[in-house]
Amino acid sequence: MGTTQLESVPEPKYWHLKTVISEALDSEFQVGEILPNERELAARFGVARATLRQALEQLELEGRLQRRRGVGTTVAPPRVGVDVSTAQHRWPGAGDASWQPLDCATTPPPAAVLRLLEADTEPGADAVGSVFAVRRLRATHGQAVAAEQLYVPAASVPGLVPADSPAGPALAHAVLHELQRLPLEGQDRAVELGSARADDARELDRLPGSPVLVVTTRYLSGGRTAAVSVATYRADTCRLTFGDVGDLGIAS
Amino acid sequence: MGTTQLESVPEPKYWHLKTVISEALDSEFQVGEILPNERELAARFGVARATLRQALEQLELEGRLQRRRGVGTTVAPPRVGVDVSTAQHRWPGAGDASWQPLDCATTPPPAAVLRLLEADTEPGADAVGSVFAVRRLRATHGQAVAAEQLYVPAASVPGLVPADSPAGPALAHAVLHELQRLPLEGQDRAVELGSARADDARELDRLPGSPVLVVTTRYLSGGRTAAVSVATYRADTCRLTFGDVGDLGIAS
DNA sequence: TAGTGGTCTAGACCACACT
DNA sequence: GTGTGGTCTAGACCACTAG
Repeated sequence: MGTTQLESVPEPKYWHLKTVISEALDSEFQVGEILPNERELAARFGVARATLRQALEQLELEGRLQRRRGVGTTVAPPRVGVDVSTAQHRWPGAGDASWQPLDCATTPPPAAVLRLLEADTEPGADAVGSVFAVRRLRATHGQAVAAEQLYVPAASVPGLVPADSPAGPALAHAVLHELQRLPLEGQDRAVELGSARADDARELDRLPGSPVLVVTTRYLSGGRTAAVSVATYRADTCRLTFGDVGDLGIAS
Repeated sequence: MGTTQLESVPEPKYWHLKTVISEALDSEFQVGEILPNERELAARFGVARATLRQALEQLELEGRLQRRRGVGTTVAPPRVGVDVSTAQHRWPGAGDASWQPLDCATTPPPAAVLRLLEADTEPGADAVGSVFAVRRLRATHGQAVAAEQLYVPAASVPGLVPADSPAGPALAHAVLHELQRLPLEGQDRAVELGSARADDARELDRLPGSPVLVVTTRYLSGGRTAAVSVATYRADTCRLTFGDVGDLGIAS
């Protein structure tokens, strides 16, 4: 990486800096290679450390860099494609080895989830009081890429009585198993940008507040929302794929 | 006497600040309302302006706030759902009024796009030299939500000769029209986080570098990639939806 | 022209990962 | 202990919008 001083330009320094570093990454660095530390980079470019950090932050947002406290800044590998298509019409936990159930508790659902669960119930129907909240982790190539909270109303798993079910991994498996008994009629998926909650951040090995892609899924059965999944994917390392090409038998 | 580990891990100030402001937004503010300016908010909370800004940045990332230079910080409306499902199997420009063609030029494709265009060609086939680059804008409720660059190799629109086609809006329409003649066999879609390029930012009324959701689509015809679309959605205001519920005739 | 958010500086200290 | 990135401060000036 060169040591050229920044020319005076109308565009912000951090923006120009980002471009310069980005080009250096392409031409002079290998994946996994460690960059000079922030204080040295700032001095080399003749800017304050905060300005240099603004450029690094953007490059990390774009998946070009990875920064770890106490270690350093490294060149990130290309993002991994993670399939999140709804083509297969399967319940969560049905034959997808990348998902690992961790735990389950019974809890009142958050307001946003409650809205999805009750959106299609008739007025006067029983309110959704408490739900099974299954916690799952998704890993690919040994790396955790997503943490999920799956909300299942008791009505969707009539074989399980909340009061009789001690929270824990065993309950998580039981809930997923019971779900398979319902006919799955459709799914509804949305993706948006969010920032990692403290618990998700811990399981994804990120700092709280890191940018994440939040995938919300409604599972439909019997004309109702039988379950709601809120999955949090690492935005720095993941590319979410929705290929439907496989349906048509065309090799990719 | 060992040093007993006191569990009080100091939460970063900006994180706590974010929580406090977030709760205030829920209880004390209406959508569209203007917050006190940053200098006053910082003074009110007893922190430096930079720290206050770190909290506001996260809230803007989550779509809770909207900040405009020279104007102020306002409470953002809920994100709008934008359908990006591939269920309809249609070419771009076929009967979707939300997309508006703007312009078209002939240009060599960027390296990343070239890789997608040539991934499935046989060795020895003609290289993709130059492509039609159609620029489109997507708007909902009068608001621009996405800017797209659609790359169409000349081989996909044999009715058009690059050398004879003056760049401009008319060419954009012509390319989209010619595309319809090909049989569409499938689509391949991916979503990832990015930051807005300068030109996208201008059309989306954002600052360069703003977080965006990048949707990359491959259109397949004749076993080949007939076109590649790179669409940049505003991450602050958009929620991308992939509903396949409509396929099954279930009302949402 | 006045007021806003955006950029930038030059420091300081802290939490964490290595050795 | 040493070195890294993460947080925080108290200023300054700039770019933009609106009255």
